[in-house]
Amino acid sequence: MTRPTMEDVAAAAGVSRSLVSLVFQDSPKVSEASRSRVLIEADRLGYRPNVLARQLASSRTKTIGILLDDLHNPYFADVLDAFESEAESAGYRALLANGRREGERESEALHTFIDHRVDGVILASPRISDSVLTSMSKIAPLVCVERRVDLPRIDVVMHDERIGAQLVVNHLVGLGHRDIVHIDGGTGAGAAARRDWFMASMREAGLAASMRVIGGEFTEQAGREAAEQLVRGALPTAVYCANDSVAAGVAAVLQREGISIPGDVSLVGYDDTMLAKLDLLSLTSVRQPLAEMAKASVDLINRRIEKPRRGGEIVDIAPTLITRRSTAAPRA
Amino acid sequence: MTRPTMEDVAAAAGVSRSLVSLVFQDSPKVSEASRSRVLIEADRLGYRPNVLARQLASSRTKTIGILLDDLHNPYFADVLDAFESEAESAGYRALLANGRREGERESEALHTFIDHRVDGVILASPRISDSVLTSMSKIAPLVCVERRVDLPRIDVVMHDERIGAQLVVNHLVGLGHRDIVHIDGGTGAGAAARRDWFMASMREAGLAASMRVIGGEFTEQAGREAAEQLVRGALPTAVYCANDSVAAGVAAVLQREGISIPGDVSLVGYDDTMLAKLDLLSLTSVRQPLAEMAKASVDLINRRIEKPRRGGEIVDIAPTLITRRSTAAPRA
DNA sequence: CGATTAAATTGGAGCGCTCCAATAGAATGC
DNA sequence: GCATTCTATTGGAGCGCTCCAATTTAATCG
Repeated sequence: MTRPTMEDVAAAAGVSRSLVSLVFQDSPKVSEASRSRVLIEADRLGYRPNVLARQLASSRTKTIGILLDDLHNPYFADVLDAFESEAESAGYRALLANGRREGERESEALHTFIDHRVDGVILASPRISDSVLTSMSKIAPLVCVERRVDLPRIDVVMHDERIGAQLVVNHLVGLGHRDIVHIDGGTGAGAAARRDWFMASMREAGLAASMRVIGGEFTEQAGREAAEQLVRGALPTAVYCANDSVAAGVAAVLQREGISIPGDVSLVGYDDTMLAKLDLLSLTSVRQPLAEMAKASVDLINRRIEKPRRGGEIVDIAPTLITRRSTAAPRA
Repeated sequence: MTRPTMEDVAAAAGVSRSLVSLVFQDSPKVSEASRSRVLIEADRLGYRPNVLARQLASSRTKTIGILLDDLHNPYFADVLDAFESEAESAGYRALLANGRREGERESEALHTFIDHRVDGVILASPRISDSVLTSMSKIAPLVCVERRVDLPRIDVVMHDERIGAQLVVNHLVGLGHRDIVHIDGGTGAGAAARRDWFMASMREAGLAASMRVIGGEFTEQAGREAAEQLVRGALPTAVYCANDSVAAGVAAVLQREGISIPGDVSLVGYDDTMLAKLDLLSLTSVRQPLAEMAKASVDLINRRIEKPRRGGEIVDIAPTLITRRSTAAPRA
């Protein structure tokens, strides 16, 4: 399993190692003749450049690390898609890591990235402590996605929670709903903003009196528990959930109780994950503009590579509402 | 952003670079005094070994590549969990890649791994062509999971489809079902085996006459289409789906038609993904023994590193059935 | 206490590449 | 036709580490 090196290719093509190197860097100052000769020999020998050696010698690795909080959450699969393809089209390779919802593991994964000398790291909804973030930001460009940190050299990309809340409230109010409950994400990342903007939007719509918030978490389980509470008390005409998993939990309980969606209760989720698209649920949900968020993130990394001491920036991007069968006019 | 090297640590601790190297390799032949002095200085300087350089110099990278077919399928999140933690406990770092259900992308990702000189690659349900597989197997140890390839130096880890089918059929027959339909996975990986063993198990149970198979695919959409067909014709008492996504599609249609699960029809899925666990679905499903499959895979890689020219092995591991609320005795 | 062995430490070569200064060769100008 | 400017190519140093043989130091023994 020993593999050919540049030296071997050079020998086969009758040129120097340096020339082979230039060919593989797509240098313009190589004659057509040499280039094709080198490429042919490389192909014949099955040569592929050793990325390790290349990176060691050149210091830029052209690799971005993408750290995801939880690959079990279908939302992160969408996040990954968007960010991976953006990184690729910007000429980077993407390395992935799975934080498994623990700050500790995340910080380990971040170290792995740093050890591999990635050119930058994108952290999706990270739970890492600010202190780790700060110290790492001195070593490599860091972009936090969907977590608003306020640290000197770290850039942040968010979707606009305010617009998300307005879209949901306006949609429901437009359908005629007044009695709307929000099941929140508890202490999870972004939960507070989602809740606060819901309340602000309700107030704006003149519904301050009839708005309700139930404490929850970003899980299906939490959705079920909140729903149990709702069916035992005064049933609202619409439920707006902190994310799609919560909505799935609510739907399960409502179905069991024979309460129809959207006949009796309209249901709204957040993130527009695979769950929302399930025909069984067909859930109206807020979609984050992941493609644009990805573009912004990669862009911020590029700019920080250029200018490492630039202050931290915050980019906000507007989400959209995807309406499906789970919302309709309130029951008579 | 320039970082300290071994040389810097050595200078600070007043020893040679080689000694520092030994310390970071946990070599037993370093005195306690030197070891702690080096570690203290390294810490003070914020030194972390450059993995690139280390790997280049030592040829073994202690890294395994894990190639997943489709991160949108929740099954692969489970696969990832199992394999990642197994790799880690065997002393490997795990690098991930996302094939996005295209053989072309997969083969690119495989190349990326190879370029990074991983010690081995685990391919989960890969779609890569045999020829790419063969040529790559000459460069690095490859293990295919859930795809039965018959190539000279490639090992295969499967779960035992035969047992899976028997578990399902025995469970349903035990509940009293005779009229059982299988919605298959069409041309998807493993679909044929799943179908064939279903038929064999039915025959074994003496139900050859009443068994039915509907052609499908491994998607929710396919499940819906198959279900439409079922509700328009003779409704069976139990439906056994090629995977959980298909079952979700079936459930959506049955619910819309007012057909109760499990009151009117029992439903069984495969893979025991997050979908099966959703309370809304609470689906009886076959769980693959991912932890053991992971262990076997890493083991095969280790053994092939030792003995590269060994013949390809096939390991089969028994699955289990997780029963939930979607199955019950047939309707009267 | 000098010789022998074991333990701890070191310098140097080399992993496969990039990058730069230097050179060779071809083309241009006057 | 010779200096001048490009263009194409090359050798060598060096990226940060590991590994090995060689050396130094400490421990053991007759």
